[in-house]
Amino acid sequence: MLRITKQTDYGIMLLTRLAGLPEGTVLSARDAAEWSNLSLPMVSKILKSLARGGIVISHRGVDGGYSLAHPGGATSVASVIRALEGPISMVECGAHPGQCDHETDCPVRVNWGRINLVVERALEQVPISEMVDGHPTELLSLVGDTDERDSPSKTN
Amino acid sequence: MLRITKQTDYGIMLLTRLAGLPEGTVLSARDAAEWSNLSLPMVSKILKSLARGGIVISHRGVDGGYSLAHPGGATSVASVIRALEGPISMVECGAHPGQCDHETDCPVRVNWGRINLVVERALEQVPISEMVDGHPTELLSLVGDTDERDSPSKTN
DNA sequence: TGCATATAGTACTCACGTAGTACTATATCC
DNA sequence: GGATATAGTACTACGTGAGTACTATATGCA
Repeated sequence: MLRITKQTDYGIMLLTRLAGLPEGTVLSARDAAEWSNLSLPMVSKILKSLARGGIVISHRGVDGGYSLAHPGGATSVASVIRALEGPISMVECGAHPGQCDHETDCPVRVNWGRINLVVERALEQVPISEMVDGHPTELLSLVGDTDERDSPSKTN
Repeated sequence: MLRITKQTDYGIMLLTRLAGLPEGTVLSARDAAEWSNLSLPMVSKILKSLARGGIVISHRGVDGGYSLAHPGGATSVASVIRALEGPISMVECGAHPGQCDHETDCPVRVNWGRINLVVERALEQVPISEMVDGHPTELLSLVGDTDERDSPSKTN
């Protein structure tokens, strides 16, 4: 639980592909689909959303396709999630206030906002270019200096 | 998006209630429902799951109900999410490996694991007792010392 | 100008998971 | 043994994500 959607997952995968190509390369949805083993409609849908979100630039017509709007890995995981899923919020009232009946007397709203901020900030600090495995990532610094062996999954 | 379920949201609300009562207090599902303006079956369902997860202790029979298993605010938000939703993982393959067709050739798996660790750790550091609004929370330290005015929702 | 290529936009179906309810069994106290 | 309260399970309804299909539009080239 607490999942991102598959579309976002795919989107980040596709963006790492674009980030791995020479700067300014235009990749067609068709080629992207072939590379990723996803269907063309699916890839097309995702890239369209990313274009609308300003993450990639679309090039129509012959030899068209998509290229990164911010080459050099300036795109964060957070902005991709926002482009494909909307505002990042762990609780409904964070993204769409007024939907919940208990909003006025809810004792935990403010602190959810704070937790949300922590999560968002973490996602903000991870550029697409560092998402690809094997990359000399600095992601480890985010995790902190404590060892990774103890907390991952606990006693579930 | 990137939401916790309503059950988890309710669950945390109910736990803050329990944490606010004198230590060792037994609260019946009926009273909890009345306090929270939620239906009895709903509250009952949530508290049952929390009991199974070891977050609260159930007391059957007359004057029964639920009490905190770890008074003093030792229960983290992360453990509540785990009790009500299962393993915390932002991607499917983190919680249930083998489900995704692209798992073997997925270039971003490892780093999702790292991001996930950051999120989980953040949630781990927030005790239930600090979730209630107005509490002299130390949650702010989690957010960091930078101002909160710039990043919350960006350009969405 | 017309054709081929490729994205833009929209609408649609299907499946799954969450939300919420209902009912029966069991444990505890008096 | 009856009243109270949780345990467990099963069920329905609904929303949303996943994936597909179809039409419109923009671009490049002969």
